[in-house]
Amino acid sequence: MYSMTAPRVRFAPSPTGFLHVGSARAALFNWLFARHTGGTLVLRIEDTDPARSRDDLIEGIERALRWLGLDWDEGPVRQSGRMHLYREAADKLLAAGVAYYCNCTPEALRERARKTPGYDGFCRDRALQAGAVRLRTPDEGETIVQDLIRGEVRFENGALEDFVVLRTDGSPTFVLANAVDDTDMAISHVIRGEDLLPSTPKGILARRLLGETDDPVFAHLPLLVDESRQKLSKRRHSVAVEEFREQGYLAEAMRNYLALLGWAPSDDREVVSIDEIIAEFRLEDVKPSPAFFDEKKLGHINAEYIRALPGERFISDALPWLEEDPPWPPERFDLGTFTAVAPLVQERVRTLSEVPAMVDFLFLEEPDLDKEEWDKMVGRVPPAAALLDDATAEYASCDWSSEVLHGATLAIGERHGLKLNKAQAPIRLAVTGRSVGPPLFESLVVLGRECVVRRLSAARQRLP
RNA sequence: GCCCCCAUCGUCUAGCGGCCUAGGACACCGCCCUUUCAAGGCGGCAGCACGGGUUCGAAUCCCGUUGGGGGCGCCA
Repeated sequence: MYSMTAPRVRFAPSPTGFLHVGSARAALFNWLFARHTGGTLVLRIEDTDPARSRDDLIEGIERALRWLGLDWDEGPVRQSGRMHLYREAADKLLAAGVAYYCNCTPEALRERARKTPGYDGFCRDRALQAGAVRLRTPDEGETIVQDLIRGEVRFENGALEDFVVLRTDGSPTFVLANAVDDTDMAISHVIRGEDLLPSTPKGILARRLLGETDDPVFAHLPLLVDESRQKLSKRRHSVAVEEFREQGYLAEAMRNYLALLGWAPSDDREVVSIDEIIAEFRLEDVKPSPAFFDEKKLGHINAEYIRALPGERFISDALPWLEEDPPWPPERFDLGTFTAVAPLVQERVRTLSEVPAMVDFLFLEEPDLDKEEWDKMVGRVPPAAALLDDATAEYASCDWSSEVLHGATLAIGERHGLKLNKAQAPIRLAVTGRSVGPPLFESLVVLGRECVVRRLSAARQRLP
């Protein structure tokens, strides 16, 4: 299927300051294809717009790619450093008579395009000597895009407008810079979002008019859409890869989930190692239809990855969420205490950002009482006061182990005709402030007798 | 308005002419397990958009309709 020479692909983001999940998916698929075929991945920064060629904007993208574990073999190559190449290309097109100058003002263009979008060819035969440079698209024939995912896609040349390749300020537009670089860098496969499919014939035309005889093979990936089936946009959604990292998603989970959008491993597996994905990945298997970016499913996969983490790594991965802006006085945090309950927390969170709320009672002076749950519990468990009194008494002197606490609490419940699930409710609320959390008796052991008894007494004061 | 793409459960998908009474996963709903919550186990709900062909046979191939989406910038 593929040519004998190793494929060369590129991921070519424009620097917006952060990596969009849609872009990350395109980067991932380029990377998977390159790693699967033994090809080369080039990172190219499309910063032809001077305002976008800032170093800090590029760093954010590189950081996000590295976090996802996506590396590249060449680059980053910045288009802002290759402007002369695009200029030369435009001159060549001009000299060959397949491009012309246009001095229509943006206002005039906008006015005329209101009725019929696209350029009307106003300057086509005016033989101007300055202005923006437009490529003269053929009036006849068709341009065929060979797409691994969609097959042959045909475009009537007559329907293609004369598009700008060089702006009045001499800078190139996307199509020209793309065509020049893909040719120059010998890119064999162009893997990118489906939203770029309509501009593809323009790029093909440009590179052919520039003298290139072979077209690259294309693979237009299905769009990532939201719940209303619209293209994912940074306007309406949190779509920066960086944000998902901050929310406590693991890079491995994110990468795995992204690979599942438009592609699937063999059999019925979903959580698959990156090596297996690389081994099985084929562009021909990518589905052509749009995919909904489902955070619920991402969360599920993330939880699976968290649970599969070695204990020490869960602790070290969770640390940033415990140390930066914690809900308790920082000096009260104790790594040993957290380590003791970590395994219990690890199997209960979907994201690392959920960790603090699950262990806050260990580091707060007083538990952060969920008033609503407390009120509900008081109404639901009539002998709440008695249960707390009994627990206070028992816990004050019994052996301090989860087994003993378990047994003691069970006995207290029986005394009041309650199952353990009911009997433990007031105690959990009193000590942790919440109705849900890690297993109670293990938590009590870690908290210590003195603190537990004090909290039980304090809670008892709230009841008649 | 013009061009292009897409179409299997609510969602992500398996399926590439007979193995489909359409499989898995997320979500949802029960039950079990159980010290809460998770996790886990068992079960349930739910889909081939529609109409024509082709074929002995169509979720799978072709055409059309409908629906959805993308694009039509001196943005990328």
